[in-house]
Amino acid sequence: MVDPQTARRFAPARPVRVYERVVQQIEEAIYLGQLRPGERLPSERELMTQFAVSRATIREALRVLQSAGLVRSRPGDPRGPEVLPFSTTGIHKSMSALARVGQLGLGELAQFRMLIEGECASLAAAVRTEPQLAALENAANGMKAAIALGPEAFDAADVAFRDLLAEISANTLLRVCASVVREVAGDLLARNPAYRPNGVEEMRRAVRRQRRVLAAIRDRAAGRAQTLVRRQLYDYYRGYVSPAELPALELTRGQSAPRRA
Amino acid sequence: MVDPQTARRFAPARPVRVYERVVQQIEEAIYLGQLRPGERLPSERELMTQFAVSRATIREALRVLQSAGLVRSRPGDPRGPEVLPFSTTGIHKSMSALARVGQLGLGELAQFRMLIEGECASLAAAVRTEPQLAALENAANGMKAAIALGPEAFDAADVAFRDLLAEISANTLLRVCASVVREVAGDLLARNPAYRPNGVEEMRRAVRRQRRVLAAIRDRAAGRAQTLVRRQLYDYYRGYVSPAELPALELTRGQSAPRRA
DNA sequence: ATAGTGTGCTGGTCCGACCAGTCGGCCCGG
DNA sequence: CCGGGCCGACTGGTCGGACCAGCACACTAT
Repeated sequence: MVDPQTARRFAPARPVRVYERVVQQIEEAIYLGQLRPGERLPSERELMTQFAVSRATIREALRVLQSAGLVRSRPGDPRGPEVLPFSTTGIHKSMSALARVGQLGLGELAQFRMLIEGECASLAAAVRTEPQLAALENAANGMKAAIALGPEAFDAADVAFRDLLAEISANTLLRVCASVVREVAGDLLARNPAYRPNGVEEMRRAVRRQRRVLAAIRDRAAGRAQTLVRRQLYDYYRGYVSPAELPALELTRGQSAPRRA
Repeated sequence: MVDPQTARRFAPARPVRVYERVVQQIEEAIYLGQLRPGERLPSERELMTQFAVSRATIREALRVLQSAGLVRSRPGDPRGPEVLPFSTTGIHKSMSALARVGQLGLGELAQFRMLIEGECASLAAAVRTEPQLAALENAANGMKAAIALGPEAFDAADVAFRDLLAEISANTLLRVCASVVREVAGDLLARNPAYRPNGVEEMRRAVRRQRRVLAAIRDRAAGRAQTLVRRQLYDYYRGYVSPAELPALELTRGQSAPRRA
């Protein structure tokens, strides 16, 4: 899209807001590790003198940092605003917005989830250690036990299993994406009029399928693990996505698709 | 992690900031389509009377909306703040933050990029139409032509080719992730002391490889397209990632890995 | 030593003011 | 008559000061 001939030689002379400079400086300090999670920023009145700006400006800057999840203010706390540990709420919010604004349908979310979690399983199969395998087995048992506690508890156990899978894959981005897309798809699904929670039989079936995934990971069968995960998700979402989006899901399902050595 | 026995019956009585309510109401209006991109919000002084709060509060709310990329204010514009079309800058910023805070190394970014772009190619091979194929061919020719214009122009042409691939895959999330991770990885790479731009020979090689990808997509050979893309990215990043992260990349490279029918 | 209280600070919200920038209509010159 | 430049009304950006409720800590009284 960028025509190199037209490439600007000069930067746009956009006026820089004062609060933006404040944001930038504090961000920089956090990114550079000069401000570590748990540490405190000076109070607003102190910052006001340090930056030589009014409190309104400081507060606007803090609002931006707060909405980015970098900082938290509590009224009355004499220690000042707290620098927060990094969290994925920012990505989550952005992606939810993408979904809510209607740019994103359940079909695309489901397909993406199949791809991401499939890769998680594939990688996990390749790199898993024995203790990790044991933890997975434990999680699978937890799922079985959770059937009796109802669909909510079962979902939580299912998520725990999948999270473990993502963690074993040893890729932070994969883990974050998996968790985010799962939640966003869940939100969207909950708003779907056709949605109904899992029945006991479906939960039993899900446990059986996760056991097969577990076996594939034990065997270091990356392709099998990937396909199993994809198919399970496909069956889960099949009934909810619009007919127009089904073909793409079937494509990703792995009917005539991925097979690994 | 959630113990259903301990599940709260009551919502936490967290005090709600006034500016948060303002943010929520405006967000809601945008998400519900009552405020479309290009439309204008009332002026700050007008909002102040509508919400019955002070201008400082309105401004803090607008700062939050602005940092989320939903709205833009320009001083002096009598039409008021503008509602923006959705953009991925929010996700991009969040992911950059994840990378900058050091939670994310080049290795993980590269691996993730291999996975994402590999899937793009795989899907593209499956669903591409004739016009899309022609556009891809055009983009490949553009890459060849861009060699003479230097590494920057070549990179732009390369990105154009990859963007096209992502677009053909027909999954918004995939496209967004591809673009974001590409940029973030690029930023990180540019900070790598060992980094140096592509030489002419490397660019020629890249064109040849993209041509092979193109051929695979023409043949609807999803697995081949995926593997080609992965290997190319692997070779690109191989020299820059730390030795500790190399094994994971090799794993994803597809040495003993994905092969499709 | 401990429990209760008080105080000094915090952040949250409001008010009023000034400045620079932008848009749109008005006026003037062609 | 038409077009271009000027001006004013309003915009957002920033400032200063003010008040309130809430929290942490130290001090006090038991």
